[in-house]
Amino acid sequence: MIAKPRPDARLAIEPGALGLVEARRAFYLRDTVDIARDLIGAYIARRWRGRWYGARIVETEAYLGAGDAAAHSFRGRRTSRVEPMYAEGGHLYVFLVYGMHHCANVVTARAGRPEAVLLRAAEGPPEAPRLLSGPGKLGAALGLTVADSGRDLVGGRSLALFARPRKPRPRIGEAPRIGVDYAGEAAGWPLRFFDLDSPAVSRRSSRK
DNA sequence: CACATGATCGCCT
DNA sequence: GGCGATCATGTGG
Repeated sequence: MIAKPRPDARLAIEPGALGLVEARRAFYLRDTVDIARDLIGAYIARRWRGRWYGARIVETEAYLGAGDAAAHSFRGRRTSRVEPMYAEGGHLYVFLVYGMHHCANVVTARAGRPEAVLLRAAEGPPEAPRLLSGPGKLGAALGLTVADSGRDLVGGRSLALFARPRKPRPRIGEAPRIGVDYAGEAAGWPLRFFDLDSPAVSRRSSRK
């Protein structure tokens, strides 16, 4: 029995009431590292049975395509699983790790350039502040699965990403990515970004 | 076809 | 700091 991709009811939001504005295509067609930073404070959301469910992103990681040994698209690897990474920026790429965790990525750059930003953590509701404090937990809480991989975040009716409000501007820390020790030199690249003031980051982060 | 291995997490010591 | 859960995917025979 597979769990239904149902979002956690406590994540119900009303984008309009919050003054959130959906990110447009151009947002995703910029430098991937810039996007990874700009996603801190942005909202990832999906609609389920007529209502929106979403959360404020507080931790991301950039994956830089064919030249990045930590990326699934390293050396241009192109299989059915990774295919969404080759889509135009603004699509979603979801993969399964350790047989149980669905991890959501925002695809960036023009079509053919397999870069993406992994959504590592988002803020949970007051009664469960760490509900989305990790990529696997984020996917579970929003009910995102590999069935959503390849879907477009732009102009859709049931999946969306809302740009970070102008203020408050988050204080952003950076550090090497997690779980990519096998990637040689790339393992040390500072491509992980997080909100220094959020209690929901997935791990104790070195300050900066 | 067979097998090794994760872009993880929570619990254990 | 270590480990088990649990399986799709990629690779090689």
